[in-house]
Amino acid sequence: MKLASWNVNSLKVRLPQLAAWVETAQPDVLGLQETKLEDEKFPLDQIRALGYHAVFSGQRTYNGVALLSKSPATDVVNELAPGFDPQRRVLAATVGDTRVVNFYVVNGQSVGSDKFAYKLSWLDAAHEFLRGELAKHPNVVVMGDFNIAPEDRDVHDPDAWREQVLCSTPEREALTRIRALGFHDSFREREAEGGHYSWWDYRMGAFRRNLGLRIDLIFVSDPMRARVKGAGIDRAVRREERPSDHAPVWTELDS
DNA sequence: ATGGTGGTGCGACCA
Repeated sequence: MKLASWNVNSLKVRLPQLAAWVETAQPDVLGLQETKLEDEKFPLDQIRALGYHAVFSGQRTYNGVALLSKSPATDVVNELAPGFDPQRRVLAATVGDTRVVNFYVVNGQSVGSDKFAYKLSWLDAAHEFLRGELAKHPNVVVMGDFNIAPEDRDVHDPDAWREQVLCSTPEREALTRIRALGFHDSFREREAEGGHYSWWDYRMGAFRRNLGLRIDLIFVSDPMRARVKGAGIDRAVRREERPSDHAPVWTELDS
């Protein structure tokens, strides 16, 4: 089973690239973030034509998540807790014997800002949400744009990013608490080296210079850990014309 | 020089 996550930064703009990538990559499950589309405008016909079912939770201009899957998704949930957050950042659903959680984690703008406080409280709520998911399902995958680089080896210039947003200690500790529930970074099950990134700023020729961060992550729960047989980042997609600022990340599981 | 790019949607805002 192949699982993938991609922050598309506007599904409307990226639909042709999505179609091309899905055609070759053929993920069984694909979590999208920053679709930036109201549900009435979700391109369901085009997604179905690619051979996928889709569930989605969108809003205008900002945020928005979707979950594409070759087999249908059931028991769909689109918030961390009832009424917790009007922003559409969460989609959880069951696909086969796997509970899939797709997150678009709050960016946080800058350490100490109001948005940063919102990010930390959002991550607390995500922690509680995932505790509940694990209580109900043994096989849980948590994927998405976490807007956190877990470790210095996920950062092109750790000293420049030291205690900056996306890399700060409070964010990393929040992620560590989530991981301590019993999740494993599937990419790190297969690759120990640094220099692998999933996001590059549009500005300053960051992609060309490989000034990136690995902030798009796929976690698997304890019972799934030994099944991780491959993981990667399709950075070629970032090289295309009019790309998202994120590349798709994927994990392959046995059976 | 707090610059630079891109998406949304037409002026900021968010990332």
